[in-house]
Amino acid sequence: MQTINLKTLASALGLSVSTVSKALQDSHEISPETKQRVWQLARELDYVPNPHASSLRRKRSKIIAVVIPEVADSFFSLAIKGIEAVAQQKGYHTLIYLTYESLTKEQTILHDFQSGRVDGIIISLSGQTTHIDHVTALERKGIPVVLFDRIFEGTTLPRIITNDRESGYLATRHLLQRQCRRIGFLSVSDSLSITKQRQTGYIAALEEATMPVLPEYMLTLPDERAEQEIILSGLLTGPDAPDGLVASVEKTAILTYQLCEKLCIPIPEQLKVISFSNLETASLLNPSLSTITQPAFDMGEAAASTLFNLVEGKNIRSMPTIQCIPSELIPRRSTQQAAE
Amino acid sequence: MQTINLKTLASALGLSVSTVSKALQDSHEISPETKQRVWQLARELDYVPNPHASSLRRKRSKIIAVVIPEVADSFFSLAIKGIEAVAQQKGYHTLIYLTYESLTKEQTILHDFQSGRVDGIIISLSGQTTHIDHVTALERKGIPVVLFDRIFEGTTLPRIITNDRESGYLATRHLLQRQCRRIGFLSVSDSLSITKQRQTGYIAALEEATMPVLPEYMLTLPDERAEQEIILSGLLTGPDAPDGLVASVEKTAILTYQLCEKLCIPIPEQLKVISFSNLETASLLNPSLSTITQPAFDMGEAAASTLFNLVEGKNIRSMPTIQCIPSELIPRRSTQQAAE
DNA sequence: CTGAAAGCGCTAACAC
DNA sequence: GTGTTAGCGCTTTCAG
Repeated sequence: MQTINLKTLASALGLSVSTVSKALQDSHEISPETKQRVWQLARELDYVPNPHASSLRRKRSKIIAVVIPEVADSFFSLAIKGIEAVAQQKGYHTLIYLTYESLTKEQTILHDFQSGRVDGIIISLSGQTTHIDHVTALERKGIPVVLFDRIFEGTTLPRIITNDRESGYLATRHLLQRQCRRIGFLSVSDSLSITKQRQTGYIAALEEATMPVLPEYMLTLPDERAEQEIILSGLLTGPDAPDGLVASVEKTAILTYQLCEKLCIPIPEQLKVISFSNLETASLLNPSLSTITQPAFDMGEAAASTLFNLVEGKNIRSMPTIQCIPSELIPRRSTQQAAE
Repeated sequence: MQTINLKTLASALGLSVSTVSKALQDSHEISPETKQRVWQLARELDYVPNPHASSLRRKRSKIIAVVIPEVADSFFSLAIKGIEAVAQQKGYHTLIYLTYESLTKEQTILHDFQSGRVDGIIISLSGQTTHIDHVTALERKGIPVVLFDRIFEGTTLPRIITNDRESGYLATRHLLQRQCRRIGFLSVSDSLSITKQRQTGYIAALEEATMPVLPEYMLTLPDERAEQEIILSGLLTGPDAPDGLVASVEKTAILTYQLCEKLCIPIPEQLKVISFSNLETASLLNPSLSTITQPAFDMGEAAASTLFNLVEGKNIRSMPTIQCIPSELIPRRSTQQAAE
């Protein structure tokens, strides 16, 4: 079974390859009749153009890359969905890459994109990433990059974020209003933009309430599950254990729930918890989890739309370099006060 | 800034393009000295080969496609992770496509693969898919396809599954042992292989216990959220409301929890629930959810490994055409009996 | 309106 | 060991 290409069509129709190519692209320089003939035969023979040849020639692949630290996380799953929806609708293909929070992996992956493999990149930085030379290198080569969620602060690259600082502030104030007096802050990497922003908001709220900001209440959990447990258990069972926690990442909230169950620390009576999270099951947890729900799908959509505008060279000037889509604070039982 | 390619390297070194090409591939016909020179300059100039050119020429792209109905689901997220892990390690790239349970989308997506865009495909079928002509068409063109989780029964294509029938049986027996006498079965599509298998197991368990198998207890929920609620509420509040439910898909369990809360149906006292699910938060739900936990990551890995063997033409004969990785039943509070 | 020709960057015979 | 050559399948000038 011989593969059918432009040449096959051309000779079958007694036309030249270039005419067929133009006809298939609905070029204005081809007569309506010819176009009809070409289209018909293409359909009959089920012609599917070879994208590698096209990419090579055009220097455009109609492929984008999505680089994220993790996929088994409700935020990133939803974001992918948003990205893929736009991509599919625009006729683009989506390559996906996981960094597992490793800067080295991130660099290796991005380096490959120097090759012209993709037309543009959407990336959420790894927890280890403290500089973005590997990202700007692509920009310098003319390959558009959009940062989303976990961005880099000192750059002019287009960024899609949510109101992290404000949300951190609101979450903390939410706990303060519910009489928490020793509020902790959990994160997984202190170099992450989202961690810094959320923590800044957390600190602002404490200071506004003239509460002390204690370093021992701000925990950055390591990668290792076993170590995480030790460190967080230490905080929760210590002499001055917190009575409130802001979990800046979903998985730290899950860990807290698991440990509280094991350690018999009742939520919300002894410890109130609020988390940045997109868990569909937040309202079904025991107790239901108060969340800062991020607009994950929308952020994915926005990132993709922005990228395609860049790729297709739409008037870039008119596009905001940074787009902020607000999160929503949803109070639930995990931060409820005992009825008086 | 001019893009650097084989020609650049060749002329800079006073070698021919083909020599440089061979050197970079560590061909045995090139002298060690030349290889050294080539590698060194390639590193200095940061040469990155153009994958489109290579794919065109070799008729091999080092890209695979993953086609799934949904990504915001713990099973598929984990499976992707397993697939991507193997792909990255093998030096392959992973395109991702979502069908949103639509057969038409699935067909469109697969049709494009006739082009040679990818070297192989891993697919979990949409809920609407009742024939796989679009899949076998690829096989006939020599493009390897591996089915996983939601497979098609009448085919010899390689398949990665879990023990669905047995798990359905065990889940149902689990409920029977906990004194449920009116056990319902929830699904999202009755043409899905996993639905059929799990339901077969469910029926087998009922028959073994000489219990009636009632069609009104076997619910296939539509796509629309609002309709889902009406139908499931109808069952839960009906005259002969079930006292046990087997949720064959994670999202039906979540819906059940949400409705039970709204309708004030206590779990497990009035209704016991067990679900096929990979929810990380299953143990934290209120009440904690008994699950049939599928080996999602392992299935992803197995699918990818199998595909790469096929792609790389390893002795296909020796590979099992169907691999079954067992699930695990984890009893939790949602199926607990009241203490006597 | 159609066709001839060149070439995207790389690989693989096949010479030398 | 190294170079020459001929494409992979497509797009795009440029002639006619």
